[in-house]
Amino acid sequence: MEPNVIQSSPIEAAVPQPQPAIGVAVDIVILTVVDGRLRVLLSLRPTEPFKGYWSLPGGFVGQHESSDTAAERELQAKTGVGGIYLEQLYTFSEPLRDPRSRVIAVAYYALVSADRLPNQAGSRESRWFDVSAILDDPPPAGNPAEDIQLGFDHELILRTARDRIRGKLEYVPIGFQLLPERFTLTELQHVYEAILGHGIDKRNFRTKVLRSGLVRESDEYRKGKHRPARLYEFKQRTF
Amino acid sequence: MEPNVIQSSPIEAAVPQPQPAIGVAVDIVILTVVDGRLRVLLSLRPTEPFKGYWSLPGGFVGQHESSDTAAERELQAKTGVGGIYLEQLYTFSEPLRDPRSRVIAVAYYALVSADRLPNQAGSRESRWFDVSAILDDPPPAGNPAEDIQLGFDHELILRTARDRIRGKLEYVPIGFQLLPERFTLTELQHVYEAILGHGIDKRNFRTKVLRSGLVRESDEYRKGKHRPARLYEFKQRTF
DNA sequence: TCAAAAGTGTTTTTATTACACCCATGA
DNA sequence: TCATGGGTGTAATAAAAACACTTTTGA
Repeated sequence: MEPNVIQSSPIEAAVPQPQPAIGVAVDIVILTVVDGRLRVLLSLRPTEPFKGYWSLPGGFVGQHESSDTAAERELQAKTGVGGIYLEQLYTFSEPLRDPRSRVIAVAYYALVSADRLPNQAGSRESRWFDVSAILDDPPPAGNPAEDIQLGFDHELILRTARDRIRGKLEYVPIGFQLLPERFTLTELQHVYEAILGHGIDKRNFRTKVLRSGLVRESDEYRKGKHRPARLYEFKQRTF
Repeated sequence: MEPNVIQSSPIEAAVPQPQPAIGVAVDIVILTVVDGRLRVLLSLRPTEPFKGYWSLPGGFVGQHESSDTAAERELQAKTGVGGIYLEQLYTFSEPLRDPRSRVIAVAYYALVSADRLPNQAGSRESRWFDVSAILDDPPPAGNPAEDIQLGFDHELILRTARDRIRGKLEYVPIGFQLLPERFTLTELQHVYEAILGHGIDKRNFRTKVLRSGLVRESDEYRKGKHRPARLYEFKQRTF
């Protein structure tokens, strides 16, 4: 840690902060599921470098805040809503990742349910993209094969985020953050399928969810064109 | 991320690096298992703050290196050996975590087998400590209850590292890094028990390891006071 | 009445757990 | 010969996977 003397170079010992400045930023992978696909919020870069590329939203960490706080601030600014599930992902620190100057990025991922988003359509400078269309080639069948190139190392960050939530899905109740307070089991299954990138057996999924004890059935139903589906809610909104 | 314009504060847009300096350091949780106990390498702080406290080894990230490289350098310097298993853990960034100045720490953990360590005993300024004695109170029976207080937020970092490898142990072949190239199954079991903090059934453990396919038996035996034990080796030293 | 999504059980297979005795060695 | 750690198998239980048809609704 910073206050330690590097034993083999005692000259540095007396100088606590001899290093040249390194910028510290946060980058946020903001994810949602719409229409059964995992989507990420990207910003259009207005200036060089990577002008015209899409990139992850982010910002610098202030002198008197933690990276968590900086990420929350940025997340609120970009989505317009607060209280979103947010977790640190990984720190990216290759010296040349930003061509202008030395900046390390503490990356976060956020999971937000589509119903909380005011601007689902997106705007000129900020839009939702299909994660699979960016990361998987060839893109899965039926995908709009818009060939997105992300600026900086943001494709790596995005891939790291997807890998992380895929792994986490198997042993912690992620996924509820991507749904409204009440949801049908089919909606929950679609979230799982969107994250995992493959289909799941309906009966096995329902059995497993119901006897996990994480979910409570309500007496409400979602009406649609077809048979109404029972709504459930997550027992513990906090982890 | 750093190059993004914060949409809600366009003034910052034109100034890529307007933030005051934040120091970037690496802290390393160097772990080994000796005598069936998980141990961590700590350095004695020679100066304020936290003078006389034990703390995790670490150092600043240089201007032209990644945090991975900085961590490798520091690890080599502290252990005297190279090629050690090293992985990024988490980034700690509370503004007041270092009382002198603003420094964030990208924490790493390293796993090294005891047989590779030249200075197992330790020295005046650097020693191995029982992790459980630091983190668990009351310490498990038979523990030297030396009440270690770590400087900075290093107890939190150490706890985070132990939690991480406990979780990882269940689904990836960690643990081999903590053993010599050839090892007995009992030695492997002791590593697992040291990390998990509880005993494991011998027969179930051996069955599971053998049919995991991760291990190959050699025709060598370890001789000791009692019946010789067959030596095994890990099939893939790389992941 | 038809299209579309909701809902429901059983069997097979695979992994996990619990559990106790004999073996080989050096002292 | 005895103390010590090495080594082995089976039965019970629990979890995961495969698999197809009936129900309800709105159009």
